[in-house]
Amino acid sequence: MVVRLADVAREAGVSPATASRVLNGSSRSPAEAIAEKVRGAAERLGYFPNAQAQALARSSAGLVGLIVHDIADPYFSSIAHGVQHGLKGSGLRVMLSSTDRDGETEMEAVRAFMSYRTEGIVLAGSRTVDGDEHLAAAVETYRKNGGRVVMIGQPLPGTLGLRVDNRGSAAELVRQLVALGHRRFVILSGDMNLVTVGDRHAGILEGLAEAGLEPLAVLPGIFTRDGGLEAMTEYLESAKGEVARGQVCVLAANDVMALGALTAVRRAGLRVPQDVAVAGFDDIATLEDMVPSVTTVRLPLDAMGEQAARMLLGEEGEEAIQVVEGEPVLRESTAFCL
Amino acid sequence: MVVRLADVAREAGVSPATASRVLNGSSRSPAEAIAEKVRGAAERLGYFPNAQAQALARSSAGLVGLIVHDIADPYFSSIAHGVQHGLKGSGLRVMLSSTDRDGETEMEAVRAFMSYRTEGIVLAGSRTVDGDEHLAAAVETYRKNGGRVVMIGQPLPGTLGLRVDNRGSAAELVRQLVALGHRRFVILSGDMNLVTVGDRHAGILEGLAEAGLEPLAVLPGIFTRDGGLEAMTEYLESAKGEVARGQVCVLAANDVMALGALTAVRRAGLRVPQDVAVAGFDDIATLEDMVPSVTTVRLPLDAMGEQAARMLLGEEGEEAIQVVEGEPVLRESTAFCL
DNA sequence: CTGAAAGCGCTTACAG
DNA sequence: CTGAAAGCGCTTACAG
Repeated sequence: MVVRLADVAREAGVSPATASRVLNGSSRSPAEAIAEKVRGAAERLGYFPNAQAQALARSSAGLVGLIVHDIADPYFSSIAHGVQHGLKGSGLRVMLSSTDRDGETEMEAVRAFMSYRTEGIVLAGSRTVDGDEHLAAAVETYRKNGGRVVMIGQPLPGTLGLRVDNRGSAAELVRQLVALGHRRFVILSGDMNLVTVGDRHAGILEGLAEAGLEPLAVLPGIFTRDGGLEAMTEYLESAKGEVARGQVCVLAANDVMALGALTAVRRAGLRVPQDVAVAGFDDIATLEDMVPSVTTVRLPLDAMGEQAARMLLGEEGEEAIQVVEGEPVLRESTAFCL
Repeated sequence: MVVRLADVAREAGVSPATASRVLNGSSRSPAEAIAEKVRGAAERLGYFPNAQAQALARSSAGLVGLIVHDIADPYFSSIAHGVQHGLKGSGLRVMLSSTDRDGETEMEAVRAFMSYRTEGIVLAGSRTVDGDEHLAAAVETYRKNGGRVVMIGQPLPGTLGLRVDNRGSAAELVRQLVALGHRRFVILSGDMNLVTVGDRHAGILEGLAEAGLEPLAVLPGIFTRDGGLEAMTEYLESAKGEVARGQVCVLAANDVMALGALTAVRRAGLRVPQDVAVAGFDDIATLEDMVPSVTTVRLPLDAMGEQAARMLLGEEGEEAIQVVEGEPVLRESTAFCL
């Protein structure tokens, strides 16, 4: 029912080998007269090469895998956009897996990408403090079978990737906020099992320590908008006195948590930034349209995705790991108010 | 170098056929004793089935294609998340193409998905008024070759899909705003070549006409945040008198344009909603954290993606086309002020 | 229940 | 330059 190369060859009166060379081969191209006949036949019959058969014959599938924690999260969708863009023109197609932060699903994705003989995998999203041995093993197997792995966040040993300097960037953010006059900080942490969260946390503490400060409170939370909302709501309930004593500056583990926190502050009838200042991390797209605009640490997410793609293609020189520095962007949400 | 089924069979002392039946086959399972040996051998050797070879032999690749205009746009990333979720457990993997709204890239994606023998394609994003013949032809070819096509937005004839009632929903939004007291509307349109934009526009006009109203102005623009920002900035420049005369209500073609418009209004030193009220369309995630919160028409994006996936799997009954009604959500940004 | 063999649709040395 | 043939790694009727 589907048109095969053999059909095209017969229609054009040539061998399958010749048809293959005209249509999909690269180097030795047959005589133009014949080539024309083949192309005509392919066109007439509506021929589409079977990529699976090609992959099998060439032992190369023309596929790359992309694994993200949550494609609906602007952090990851920006990276995905960059990856897609960086792959443009390479002839490679992307297989996507959005894992909802489930380790088992992530492993399944690696296994599937292994089965599909993808040329490489871009793996975006924080590693966990404890449970990565299985992933590391799967990645290792994948690499041994010739696949390239590019990780965004914290590259595992032996892989290529972009290491985000979460700790240093967080410390720098704190330095700038301290320079502004802030002294009373509250840390709104995400799941401390995520390395990213731990690093940002450590950086904040480091920045505070440099100024001889300690946080007023450390709020655990989930790494989502709702997580930020809940943790902040709870804090504002239980620490009314603290907040009444003067402006507090909340440092959220990422932007979506910061957005949740902002809403919590407002629902509590408090003002941003006069009563509670808020800063996030990542610089997701909608942040600049917020009122007040929200302080954050800018990560060039789209460019990071694009660079990851280039690393996968082997276009990035010899550096196996590149470090990405976040850039603090101070906006209205952390204006210092006496 | 890579372990093949034949290697596993030899190691286990059985035929490849038997190994295949144990590892990947479904119905006739060999004796447990043998099965165990095969599984053990596979484990020891680190066997991963070659999905391409399986696809070729089974003539079924276990793949579905997902085409979106821009994966970084929250509208599409939410849909993508839903699709991914809806496919969970089906054993199908998704190939992603984010086309940046380029018709040629979209076509390429359809062709590639045809070559990869995907079982079906989910195609999200507005059709254009004129230039869809090529896409329609490609989709038709794909369908003739046995592929299922599910479209989100405006399904093409013969395809499955979700038709968003942009016109009806926009009209309903206007009715509710008129009921609130608004009379002075400005339409912030996107690219009128997009069917979605045209439909929303028509719905707005319809709603206005019912109240005997006409828009003060119709602003063309690009279907992005920056498009909204620019168009609105320009309008506020050129129509100072109009705005000074009393509250104006801006109806944007989608939420990201509305966000851009909001920022333009503020940069012009005007207040939302007192001077300029703003409404969007879609209800993307960050909208509810805005201050003031932003009026919009809610589309259940995640659920739509999930439903599209189910339609692709054939789990959705006989309705080829389902209509999605948007639900107006009135929030602070369109409070009526005398 | 198990295996030998053909076949899935291409590509690519190898001859001619 | 062109073609016959083997091979890519599986699956699956068909025999036994």
